[in-house]
Amino acid sequence: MHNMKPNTRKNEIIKTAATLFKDKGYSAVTMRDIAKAMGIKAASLYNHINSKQDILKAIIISLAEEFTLGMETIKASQVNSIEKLKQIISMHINITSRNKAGMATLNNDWMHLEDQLEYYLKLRVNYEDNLRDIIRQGILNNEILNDNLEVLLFSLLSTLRSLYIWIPLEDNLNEIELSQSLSNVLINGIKN
Amino acid sequence: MHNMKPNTRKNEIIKTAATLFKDKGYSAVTMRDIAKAMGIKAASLYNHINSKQDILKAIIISLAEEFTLGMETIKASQVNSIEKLKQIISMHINITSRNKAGMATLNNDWMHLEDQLEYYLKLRVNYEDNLRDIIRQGILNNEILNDNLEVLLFSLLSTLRSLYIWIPLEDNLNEIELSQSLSNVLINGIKN
DNA sequence: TATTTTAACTAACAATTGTTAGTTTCATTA
DNA sequence: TAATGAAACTAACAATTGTTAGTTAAAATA
Repeated sequence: MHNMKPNTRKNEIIKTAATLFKDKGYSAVTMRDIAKAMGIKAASLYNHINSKQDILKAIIISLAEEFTLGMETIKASQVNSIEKLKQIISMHINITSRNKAGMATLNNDWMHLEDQLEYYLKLRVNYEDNLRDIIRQGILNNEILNDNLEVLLFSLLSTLRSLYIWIPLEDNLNEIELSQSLSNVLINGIKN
Repeated sequence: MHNMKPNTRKNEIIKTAATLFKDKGYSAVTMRDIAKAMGIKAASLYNHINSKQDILKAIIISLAEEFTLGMETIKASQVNSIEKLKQIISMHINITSRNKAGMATLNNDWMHLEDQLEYYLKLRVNYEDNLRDIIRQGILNNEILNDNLEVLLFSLLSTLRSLYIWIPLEDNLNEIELSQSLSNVLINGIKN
């Protein structure tokens, strides 16, 4: 539940790159851009990383694996479906608030993965399948309305995946408050 | 409510470009990619368009203006706030289903607009302000729960903006059905 | 102290980029 | 028929791209 990376030069580069990727996207950011943001020359980056692609891989795969791990834990927990959904919402807020730039990169630049594209997609499909199963179980238990399952899944995932856009604006709202507010909206709807 | 573009060569290029932008993003798509997809050479594109940037502008600005126009109409309509929200959901589904590739480009590549970036951002802020006002009025009228307004707005907008990702998968579900399902989920929540 | 490691540098490369200039082909119009 | 316009082409450009090779300076280690 922490995943603190050591402060190596390599990790500083990855972090800097993620911030630039967030603003302009992977393809529009050059190695010279990253180097300039670090205050060094582009060639110097290669003392620490193997390629631009490796930076992208480092950003995306570690996050995807963190989500996968979190989902496995929640899946195994002995609570009802609504409670599981609340835990998932909470996990998304937690991971996203610690990795705003990385989440932007994961959401927008995953298709530029090369070697690891297949692996990433496997993790993503697996994650969606697990979430769908939780909702389906909730419907069977009469905890969740028997509406269109896919629409329900889509709506939930869309909001959670867009969190990186909004969380920076909500500094004043703390993580627990945000988690409760969001759970309320997503689970209870907005109608009075 | 239709916005049919004539079948000029220019519009064919814009449409082709939008499809490529959807898959790889504006920056990763070259003029040679677009030309190849059209079966011609890159230089030939310039008989019809002025620049790569002009293609992006044509895709994004026309869509942004279509949303702005739709919002003005709904804003002026004499129905309650929940009904207005339903109309907005319906508009998003309608515009998105007619412009899947364009909506991907609008969502992911707006930051690569140059001259028109400021104008686009103005339209977007204006749209969000109008939507916030509708929700606020709904709370005042006791139609909508007095939860955190920004969280509510965020959740709604996230789902609507992500529609382009999902609509292609839902061919079987028609527009009206999808609109009803989505309104149900967003307005009534998922809890039984 | 001698040696290795870390982290920067300069210079250059081959490929790719958006774009321009000038030309050709062919159908439509005057 | 002659002229015009639409839409393609070849060839080339200057700039930018990711990356490599080889070097240097300082810090850490033996």
